Amino acid sequence: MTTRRVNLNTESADNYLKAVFALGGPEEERVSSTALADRLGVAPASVTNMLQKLATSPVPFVEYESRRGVRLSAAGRRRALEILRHHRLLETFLYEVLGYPIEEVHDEAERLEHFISERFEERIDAKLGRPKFDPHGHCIPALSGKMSKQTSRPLSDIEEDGEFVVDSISDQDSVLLKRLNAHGVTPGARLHVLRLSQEEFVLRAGGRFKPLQLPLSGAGAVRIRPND
Amino acid sequence: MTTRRVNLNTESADNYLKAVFALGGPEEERVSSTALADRLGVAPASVTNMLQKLATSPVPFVEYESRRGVRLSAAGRRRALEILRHHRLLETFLYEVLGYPIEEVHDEAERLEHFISERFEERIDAKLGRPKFDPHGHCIPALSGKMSKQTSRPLSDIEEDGEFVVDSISDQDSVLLKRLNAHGVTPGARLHVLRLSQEEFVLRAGGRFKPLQLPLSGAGAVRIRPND
DNA sequence: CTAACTATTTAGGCATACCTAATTAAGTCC
DNA sequence: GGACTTAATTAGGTATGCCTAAATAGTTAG
Repeated sequence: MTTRRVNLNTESADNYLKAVFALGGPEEERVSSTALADRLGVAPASVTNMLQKLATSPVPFVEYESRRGVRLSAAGRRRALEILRHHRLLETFLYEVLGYPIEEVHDEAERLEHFISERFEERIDAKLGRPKFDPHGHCIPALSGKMSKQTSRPLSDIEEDGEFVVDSISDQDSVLLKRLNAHGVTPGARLHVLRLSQEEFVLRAGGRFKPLQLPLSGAGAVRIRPND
Repeated sequence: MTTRRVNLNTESADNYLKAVFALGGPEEERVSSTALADRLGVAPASVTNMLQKLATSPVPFVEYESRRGVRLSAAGRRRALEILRHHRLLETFLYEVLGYPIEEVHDEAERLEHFISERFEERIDAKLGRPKFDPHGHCIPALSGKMSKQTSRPLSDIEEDGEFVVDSISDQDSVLLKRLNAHGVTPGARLHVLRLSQEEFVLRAGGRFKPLQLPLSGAGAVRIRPND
């Protein structure tokens, strides 16, 4: 009985690999099925199923031990970074070249990232002047797959008031993103941070912007680095 | 027994509608299952199956009588033109903005046309200055779905030698397209046409281009109009 | 140490969009 | 007008990627 050869160059497989990459964090820790199911909006059983395929393909995309979570193999990591590169180049392109509002780039890039060719990738990269960061401040993986380490930390970690520089902003919540943008909270902006309470922050991005009160959940979406 | 509600906003359905539109011609004649199967590269049985779905959906996309062929309904025509608009705007965009070689725009556009949003469509249209023609000389349908009639005729129809202007070139065969391009056979170019024989043509696009000998099949890909 | 809880996997289904093989309808040829 | 031929349809099957429900493993609590 030969195992049937399955095609894993699919949008769906891409999304699983992206999710494992995102949830594994910089340490590439093992990720649980439930966490993946949550993030992908599918049933846990569907996750198990896909992980088994990804793990047993001729070139495995994940290392997977039953009930012990998954992490990416070298091939899986390569693929995840390629898609991430597509995503971030597309976001930059939509923002810079097509004048998209910042809060709309994510969804469009999320769809298109699976379908653009290498030529398309190369052409927009060239057109944009080989950018290193997308409009949310996230680093764009190089073609080689190399990606620089993050030295920033989440705003939600800040205990003491102070001045910081906005490093990056999550693109997951477009409503929040729009609000942050309207208050001048954009990558590179200088930020006065007041920790009102355990649950509440106040941000000020300078004279021309109104201060913004932000709950802890929102503060998790903003990453900052020291002022100088 | 209620008929199951099926979702027909799929890439596959799009492709069937496009094919019916293309094969139906300007007169929107009925198209046979076999012709569709050929063009789409699927088995005739698959065509029958999809046509039945397209015909019986709450808003039908085709008029279909068993064994008598199909044509588009108003809704189907609208959809086909929308996709065609996407396709041709994308081709123009890839060519003008991203500097694609002419023979590569088709395949990329063919993939992306199904996934771009209305915003994307609007932004590239604006960026390009609301173009009326794509780089192959094909007219881009307006947002309203209106499309001007073709007054050109295929080069293969020409019996007598003469001077003509290139109207448009089919984007179906990229190898041919590249060759035509290399010999200066591009939309708007002035063309000396010699009919060597029933099967062979010779084209000359002016001093700086070498003459090109073309078989009847290749001549079918070029549409021309009178010189002045 | 066993009961209970929770995470995960297995088993069995469904929809989409294909396929092949078998059947039926329609058109043509004496 | 019956026999052929060809086009088109029906019937039944496959792979993908999802689902729910049931079973199982691992973990925690008394």
